Amino acid sequence: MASTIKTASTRRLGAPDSRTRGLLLDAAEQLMLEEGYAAVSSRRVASRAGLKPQLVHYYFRTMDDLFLAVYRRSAEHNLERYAAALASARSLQELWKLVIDPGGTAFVMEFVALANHRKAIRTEIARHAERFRQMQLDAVARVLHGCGSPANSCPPVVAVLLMTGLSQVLVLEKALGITSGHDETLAFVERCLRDLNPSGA
Amino acid sequence: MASTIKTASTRRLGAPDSRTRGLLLDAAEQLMLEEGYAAVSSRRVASRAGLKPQLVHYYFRTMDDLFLAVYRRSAEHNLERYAAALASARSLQELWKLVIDPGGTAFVMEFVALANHRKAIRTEIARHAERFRQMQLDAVARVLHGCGSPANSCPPVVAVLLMTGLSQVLVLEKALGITSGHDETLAFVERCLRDLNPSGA
DNA sequence: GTCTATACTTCGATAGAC
DNA sequence: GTCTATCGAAGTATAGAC
Repeated sequence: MASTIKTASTRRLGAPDSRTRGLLLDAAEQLMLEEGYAAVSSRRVASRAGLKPQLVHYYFRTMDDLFLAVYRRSAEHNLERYAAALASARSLQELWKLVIDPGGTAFVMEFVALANHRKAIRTEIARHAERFRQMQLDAVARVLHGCGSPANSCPPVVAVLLMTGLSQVLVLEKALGITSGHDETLAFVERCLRDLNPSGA
Repeated sequence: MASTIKTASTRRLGAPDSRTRGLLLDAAEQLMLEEGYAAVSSRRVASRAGLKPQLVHYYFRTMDDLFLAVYRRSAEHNLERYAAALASARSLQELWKLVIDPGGTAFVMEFVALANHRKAIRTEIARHAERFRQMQLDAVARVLHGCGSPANSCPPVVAVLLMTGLSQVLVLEKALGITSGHDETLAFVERCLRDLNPSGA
């Protein structure tokens, strides 16, 4: 079908919509979640996908290209999923539920660690994060507007960062087995949100 | 001097207080910060320390042992440093300054990423984190007590988690090049702390 | 699009001489 | 305590046949 692409360097490169390419991305994503980015090698990815290692290099010139493709596919998917959920949220409580959902957080953390030392991935993450932040901001502003945000409350963008930080700590520490103060904090947040937005119970 | 240690397996193992061992730990720590944990190999560590690769295995049976030793040494050092700073803090503002200090955060993040898939390191991080949390909690409780914490304020442990989460997000995002909302959030925190504890300005 | 074959590098780890 | 020597495994990447 879709023919191969000739790149500047004489190497051949597989079509982006190939089924095999998708299998490789699936395998890489799983490996990354289960054993960390260091476990994502061409041999192991291929073996998990039931394919030959060389195919990885046929579809992705370098391993970094593979990482980038995995990230892009997943981020795009999450963005769509999240946008739908945000759009239907009618209270801060519902937004908070979305924020503290641990699904995807482990994945993001893995990429953040990887990104710390790879420029290409770092900029890609930054791009998506800004879009994400903007989406959350719109949702919070919309909800706060609906219930007439009080003057003593914080600006929407601060609320977003507060929720993000809190959920990040809670999810991360839970994964590490640290839990002291978590219950109290969750209860406190619920209380704050209820005070701020009584209609959302 | 300090003689070598015979382990269960017939291998020899260098003395814990050896100068060379310290050099290897230094090299590993630097490499980890600059290029990530994936760059920490016996060969690269040794080369940076100006030593032979086999010495790494003489002082550390496995690479995980090396990682663990690097973490322990640094965590112990940070704990002492932090304890001294906390003890002299007289206001929430001063505590906040300590919390948002990015020094060491990159280091911790690197280990968290590594810990995600290595049990030994995970439990070690959890142990230190709990001690850390307790220290912060004591300090916050002490400061809040001094200024008569108002009833509408949050419990000390919640304050600690809030500060931790916020600083984590700010530091992490800054490292990635994401800055939207940061200034507003910092200003908001300052305002909150001033309201809560006017004496600390 | 997938295969075989392969070049080359780096890795962790160990044995034993000095 | 440090060295030489070495093993076997795994890594990235490429060329070229089918």
